[in-house]
Amino acid sequence: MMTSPTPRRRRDGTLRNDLVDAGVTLLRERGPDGLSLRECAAMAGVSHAAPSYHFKNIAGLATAIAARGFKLFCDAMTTRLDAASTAPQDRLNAICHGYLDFASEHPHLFLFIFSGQAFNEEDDDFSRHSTAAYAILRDTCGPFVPAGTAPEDIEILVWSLVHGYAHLTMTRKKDNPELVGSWPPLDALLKHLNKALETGG
Amino acid sequence: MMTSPTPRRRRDGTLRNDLVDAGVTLLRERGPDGLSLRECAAMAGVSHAAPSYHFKNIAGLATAIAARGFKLFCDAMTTRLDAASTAPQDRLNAICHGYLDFASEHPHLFLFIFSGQAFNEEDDDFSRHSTAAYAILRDTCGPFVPAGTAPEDIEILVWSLVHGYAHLTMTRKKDNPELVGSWPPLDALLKHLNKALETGG
DNA sequence: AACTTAACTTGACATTGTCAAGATAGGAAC
DNA sequence: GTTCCTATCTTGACAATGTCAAGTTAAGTT
Repeated sequence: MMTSPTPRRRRDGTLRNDLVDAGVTLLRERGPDGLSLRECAAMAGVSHAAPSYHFKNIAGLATAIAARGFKLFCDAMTTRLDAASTAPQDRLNAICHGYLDFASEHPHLFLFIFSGQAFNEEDDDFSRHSTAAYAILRDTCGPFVPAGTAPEDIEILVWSLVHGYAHLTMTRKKDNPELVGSWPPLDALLKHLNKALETGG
Repeated sequence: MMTSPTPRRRRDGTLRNDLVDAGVTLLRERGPDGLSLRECAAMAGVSHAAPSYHFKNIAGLATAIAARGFKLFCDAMTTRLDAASTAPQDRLNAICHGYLDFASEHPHLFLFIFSGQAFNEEDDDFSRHSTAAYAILRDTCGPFVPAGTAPEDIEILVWSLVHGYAHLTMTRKKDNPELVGSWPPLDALLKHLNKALETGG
């Protein structure tokens, strides 16, 4: 007999990563309720209880998946930022488009990380990437914060608008046949945002 | 023996309603993943398979719960509208506050109806109430639509901003200790919105 | 009084998350 | 090279869940 192609015991920690991969795939293929520890295990070619060594429970796996989501989220915004000029307005529009890129390309992960389910916020990976995402927002909004205004006022304004647009696009647009044809593009909203930040600044 | 206080067979359709009540309670007490057909049945005092007579499956119960959610959602906006003047700006701010009222008072239902899970959009109750919610938005935005602009441009702008704010408040604010203290009030964002709609009109 | 049917109940099955206990490989120690 | 150790799994069990099929009962109809 040949030796099995995947060694039965790996000492390199690849299983943990494979389980997250499997979880992401499951979410994509079966929707927000499709996550299953046992199926992730099966996909990774291990026994049903193997995940419990790497994750305390299914919430632990969910946190790891969410951490992956926030990482891809940062990547999407960074990619757009790298292609943008140094003009603040350009950079603001860039992260907004990056935000929407992420939601469009990974709708299952986007809905998952913003599902409201409790993740383990103390998890290193999770907090690192979710903090990084907010830092990108904060940096990009900086130039638009007028003196005497709290930075959060501008940050949450921008975040709310683009998040709401992305989230409604994913949750309500697709279900509402009347809206599909007339749904405005992101730029139609950014036009107003840019104006508000100009005159308000 | 006394006759049981709840008759074992009801012919008035109250069980269906009781099951939705139980589902709402379960969502509130156990979070977004806490819904269970068998527990709803137990709460309503019927056997574990009783719900299947009223709902095809758990997705059917979920749709009925979501319909209830959209109804409360409409109620929250209407309550604020009734207390507002006839000034368009007043009414716009009113529905935004109603939106946030609903999210604050029923966070579990708010997250549930915007969870991205597939509901049966052909369900009468569901489509009636979700359509009514959008109609309120449409009516209130009407006065702010400049000639030559698609109404949806304004509607989705307003909806995105308030939805994003409410949704982020429910999903990210509570988890992020750094943000809790500095989270701006809704009015801080509405100030910008009002200005954008003034000057843009 | 017999019949019909709406509104359930009972029982079974496969799937799930979780836990406890056992097994095994790969390296370290001697 | 044998013994031991420990990280990394496997096996087996259990209660809970959604779903289906079949049986039952009560409320009205005839």
